[in-house]
Amino acid sequence: MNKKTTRINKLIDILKIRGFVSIKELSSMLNVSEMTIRRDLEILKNNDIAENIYGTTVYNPAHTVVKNEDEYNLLGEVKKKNAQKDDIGRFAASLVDEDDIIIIDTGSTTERIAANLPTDKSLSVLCYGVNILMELRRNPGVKMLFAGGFYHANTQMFESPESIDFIKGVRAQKVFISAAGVHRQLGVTCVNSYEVPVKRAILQSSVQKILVTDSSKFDVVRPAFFCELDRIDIIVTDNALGDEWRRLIAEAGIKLYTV
Amino acid sequence: MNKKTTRINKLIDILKIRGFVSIKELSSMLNVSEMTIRRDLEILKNNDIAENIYGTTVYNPAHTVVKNEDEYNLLGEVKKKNAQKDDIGRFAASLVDEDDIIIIDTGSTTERIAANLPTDKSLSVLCYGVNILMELRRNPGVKMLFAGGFYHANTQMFESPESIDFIKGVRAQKVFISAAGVHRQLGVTCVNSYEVPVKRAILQSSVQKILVTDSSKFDVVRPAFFCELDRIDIIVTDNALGDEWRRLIAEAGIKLYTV
DNA sequence: ATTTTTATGTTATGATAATCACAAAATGAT
DNA sequence: ATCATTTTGTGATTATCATAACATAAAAAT
Repeated sequence: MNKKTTRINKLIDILKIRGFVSIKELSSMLNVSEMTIRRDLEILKNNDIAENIYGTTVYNPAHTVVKNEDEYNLLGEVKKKNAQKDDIGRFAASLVDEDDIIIIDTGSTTERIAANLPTDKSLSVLCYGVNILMELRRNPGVKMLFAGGFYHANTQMFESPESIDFIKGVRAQKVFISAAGVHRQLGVTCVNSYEVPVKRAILQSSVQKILVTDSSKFDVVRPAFFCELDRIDIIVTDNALGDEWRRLIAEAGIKLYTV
Repeated sequence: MNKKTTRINKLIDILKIRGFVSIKELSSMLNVSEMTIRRDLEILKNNDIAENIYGTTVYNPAHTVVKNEDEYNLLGEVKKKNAQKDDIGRFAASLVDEDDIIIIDTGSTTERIAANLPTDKSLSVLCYGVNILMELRRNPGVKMLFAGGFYHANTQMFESPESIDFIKGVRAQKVFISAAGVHRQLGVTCVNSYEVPVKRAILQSSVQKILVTDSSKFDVVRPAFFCELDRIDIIVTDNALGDEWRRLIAEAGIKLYTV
């Protein structure tokens, strides 16, 4: 992975959280010259992620570029997949009803759910990811519940045994769960083992289990198994999903939405 | 109605819509000098409605100040107190050592501790306030622990029974605790009863108990009692503290720092 | 291994913004 | 109306930012 990409990713993360940051600060945070930051921001500007006004850089909360497999790739042309994730997120968000209690898992796609949540509805949302929390804070209609613990930088989530207890004490209409792999025999998987108890707890606490993931995750197996496919009620993914999967999903009695 | 109040209300409305505006533009829109706008923004800043970085003013979508009776009324003497709070926060932050594990309570003063924490030291920090979390995330040397739960907008904190368990499982060198009232006979108090179990838990989990509060809170009694004064090891406050309190604190064997 | 391309840092220069002190104007109370 | 207080404006000073041109370093390609 090249240095520039890594830096730009950090830059976006910082902007997402803070909303607006001065170039000077970004420069010292990322240990590069201000000139480099300016050049990076030029790229973000072209991708509609941030706007640079005299003195400060402002993050655009409505941006459609989505993190893909742990990293943004703005230099290549993988923007298509990012648009897909935003579409998936927007659609999933539309499944939410007035006064719903929902749980939002970690991940880049689920982040787009949080960002696209209706602002005119009264909602309760449980989450444990910092990126999700930041998106939710923009939404005045949301009553927030947050499961804390120890911070894991790679997934931007908090987690602890007490958190699991907290989640188990919550009841929700819908859970939006993410996955790094979906396999016919081997079930639904994620990357880190610490995610497993959390994912199992949120599945247990919700009436409707909605899996949100782009089509590239199908047929993929990841190290940490957290549930069988048939526990899922609804899948939201993009329309690049193959026919055999569509049949398989229908046979399993799962409602499928492709966007 | 006051001219100034009207202008500030218009200003907030403009910011709400645009998100970020330059002072120059605001000045011409409202037909007053830039200096006046700057002074108005000083007030908004103290009320967490907007932040002014070199060049532009950014609206804070998560601001907690609510319009009442059709307009904002922000004209207190918040300004003076704010500088004091930052001084207290900066001093308290200087008490932190390399590799310390610290707990930071909610509050505007404790937020200033988080903001002034050294960036060159490796630290672990436990908190449960969103404002504190935002400040900590700027600091790359900080390992974060977060106690979640249900969100309380008035204190910007999360809280739940499972959180208390989580806190009880943590051990720290220092806790920085805030208070809304400190009274000779009636002890240390806060406003909301839900804060009490949290405050008691963080006191229990720390070696050193450091009370940070401005001098206006002394002789004040608030509804929710959480500990006797003599449980405190160190008090950090401003130098407006009266002589009888200095004597009292000394007699109680508490180390006092006034800034 | 050498060339070419790309990425980053440095410097200088002009533009813009922030700050301060003081003056002017508006407001409010007696 | 008069005086005190608050609010606003002005200009000079200082600090910060943007841009471009150039130099250097690192990667990629041949």
